[in-house]
Amino acid sequence: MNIDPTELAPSARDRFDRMHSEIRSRICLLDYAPGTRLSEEALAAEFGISRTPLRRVLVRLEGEGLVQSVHGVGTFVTDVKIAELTQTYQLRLELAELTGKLGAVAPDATLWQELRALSARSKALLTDPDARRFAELNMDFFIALLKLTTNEPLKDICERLYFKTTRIWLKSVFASKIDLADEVDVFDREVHDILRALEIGDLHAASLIQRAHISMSFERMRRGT
Amino acid sequence: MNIDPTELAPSARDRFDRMHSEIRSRICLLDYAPGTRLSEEALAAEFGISRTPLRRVLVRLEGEGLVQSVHGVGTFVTDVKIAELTQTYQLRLELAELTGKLGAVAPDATLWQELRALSARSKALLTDPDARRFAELNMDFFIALLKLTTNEPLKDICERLYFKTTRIWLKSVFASKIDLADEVDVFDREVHDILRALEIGDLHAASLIQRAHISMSFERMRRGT
DNA sequence: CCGTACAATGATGTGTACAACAAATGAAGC
DNA sequence: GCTTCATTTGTTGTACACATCATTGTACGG
Repeated sequence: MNIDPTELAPSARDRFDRMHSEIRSRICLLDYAPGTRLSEEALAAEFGISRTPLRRVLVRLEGEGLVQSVHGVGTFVTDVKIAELTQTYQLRLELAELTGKLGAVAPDATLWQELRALSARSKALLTDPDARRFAELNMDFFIALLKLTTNEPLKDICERLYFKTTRIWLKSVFASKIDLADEVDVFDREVHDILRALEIGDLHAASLIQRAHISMSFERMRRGT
Repeated sequence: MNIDPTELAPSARDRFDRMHSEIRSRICLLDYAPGTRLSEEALAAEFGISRTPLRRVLVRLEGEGLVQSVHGVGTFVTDVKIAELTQTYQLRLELAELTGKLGAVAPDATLWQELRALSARSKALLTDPDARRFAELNMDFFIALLKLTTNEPLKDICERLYFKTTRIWLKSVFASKIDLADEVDVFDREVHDILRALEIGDLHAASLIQRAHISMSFERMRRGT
């Protein structure tokens, strides 16, 4: 077993990335629901540092639109209004399709292995639906699909918009258990269809399937709300 | 003459926005060329504040990919490698066209006035080319055109990518005086063509013209380099 | 003359105390 | 009982001193 060098000598950059990634996950997996106040002091204590470096993370998250700091009041996880949400989803549709056009590449052996593992997790969720595991799987699958394009700026933007909006969709899914079973079922079909498209090497089709599912999941959310 | 309330009571937020906008402009207008080191102490002194709030601005700019801080070395204005630049321009092409599709709106009276003023500035540059004024006009025109779409996330992304890449293009234009005259000429035609398209209410055509010019200007830069 | 170790220097990163601000609280006045 | 305002409390924002890191110059040994 090799030793992770970042574990032994956690540089400033590593600490920052770690905290940023951790807090972002908590926000996007609804550990911190929209409206939640994030205590600088409490978080700093949890990570074993002072407020100063933690604030740096919060400033970054604020730049990504995930939190908002108000002087004398607190730092809050942002909510997204229906109007902005609609606009963002319209944009995500187009961008999803773009990933199949700009610098699209077929999965390599590693990615195939990862996709198969994700598919297995999806199957497992069918028989035993679980909100939290569904949220994690959804995120992991999205991140994995981004590896199908080599266009880095496009990747960054898709990821950014995903983190900004999917948590709102998740919130509405988490609200009722019935919808969760439906969503898991739909999601498993999406995974299945996309893998089929990738198996025959049709990257554009894969992106179109993804586009369709983004569109439909937003529509289901709109009706549910 | 009304009094600007932000002048009398500059809150923390106002100060932050002001500094962020100012430094971003300096980077994008090449006052701070790629590779330049930004001294936290010097900038803090210039704005009359301590390093702490200034660092907040730098962290934001780092999140936008305009600067990069290295512990013990300095904070530097980023350069963009040709590979990433190519990918970004490919993306900007598609996004420019998207602005003509997602939430496109015709200019209102205020915007028309602004566009006419920009056109006049462009004409003035034809007879008296000036690198700095060209850079400012180019930026102002781009920002003005963004008002043609109501899709806020799309706006943000286009603006972000513009600030990230146009300074690199400007750098190559600034390198030789001959190219500047050419670029000013091409730019004036772009302004003219887009205004014509807008006059007949063809928003999609306007976005296509913009797309074409982004593509061609990148091609000219590639050959010039 | 060359290479290496090491100290000096200057940069960003961090910890801490305090200021500025907004909301909650309580008592005084009507 | 209700309103109003001063006070208290808790939060983010700021200033400053210090730690940490990377570079550079220098002296020493070969």
